[in-house]
Amino acid sequence: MAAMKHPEASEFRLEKVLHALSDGVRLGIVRQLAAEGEASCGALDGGRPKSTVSHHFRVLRDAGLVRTTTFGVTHMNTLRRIELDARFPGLLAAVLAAGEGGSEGDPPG
Amino acid sequence: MAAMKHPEASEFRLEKVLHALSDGVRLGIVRQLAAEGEASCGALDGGRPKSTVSHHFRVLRDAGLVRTTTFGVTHMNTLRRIELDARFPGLLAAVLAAGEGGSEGDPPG
DNA sequence: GCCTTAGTTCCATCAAATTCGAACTAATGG
DNA sequence: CCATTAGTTCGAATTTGATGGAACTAAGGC
Repeated sequence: MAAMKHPEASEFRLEKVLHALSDGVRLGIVRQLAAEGEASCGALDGGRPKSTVSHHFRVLRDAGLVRTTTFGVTHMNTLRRIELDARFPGLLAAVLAAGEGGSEGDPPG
Repeated sequence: MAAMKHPEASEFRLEKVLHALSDGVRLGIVRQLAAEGEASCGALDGGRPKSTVSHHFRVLRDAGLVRTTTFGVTHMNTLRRIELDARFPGLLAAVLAAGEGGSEGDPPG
């Protein structure tokens, strides 16, 4: 099934991971994968053209952030959480926890 | 002393921080600042021209990673660890811990 | 006031990333 | 075999970022 190339955990490079995460589209994909466990490329395209989305997935794969598996005609993506955490402990967790806004110190009551 | 502009912690943007850290030169600066506590721009230039170094410090400042204070003719830089950790808990620690090699599972014996 | 030091700003250049259309490939169904 | 679906690869246009030289600014010292 022409499984695409994924780096081993020992080949992960911090700068590459950080760069992959420094883009809004990709960060959104990663967050959604973290929330949903797995998803196809198409389910995460946000209305963008296929070639653009494919490019972002490639960056994420090359950095070691996601693993893509082929199921028939669909490509399923998952976060490589365990391997990432082994190589860069706490990093992904911190990025995912960082989450949302810029002014969150605003409780309503 | 024309104190240069630093964003408030609430203005920190995750993508900007990750982008700032995704460059080797800047990551080196951040690591050295983490190790030494504080340093002037010149002490961290690594032999690069001043304009280049100044550019990198600006990126780091704009992202909220470092604070630059003017002492006479010298600009002293420190990591904004507390504020960073308040806004993105564990992130900087994870990046600094990530540290070193790519194939560290290589004990000699 | 003039010189030096430390860094910034301006400008141009070159390299790397992002975007997206169009053509291609792989798997499935009739 | 032909059509469809899901995604990749190619190629080009645009944007963003890195680098570094030259001129500038701010603080001190003489």
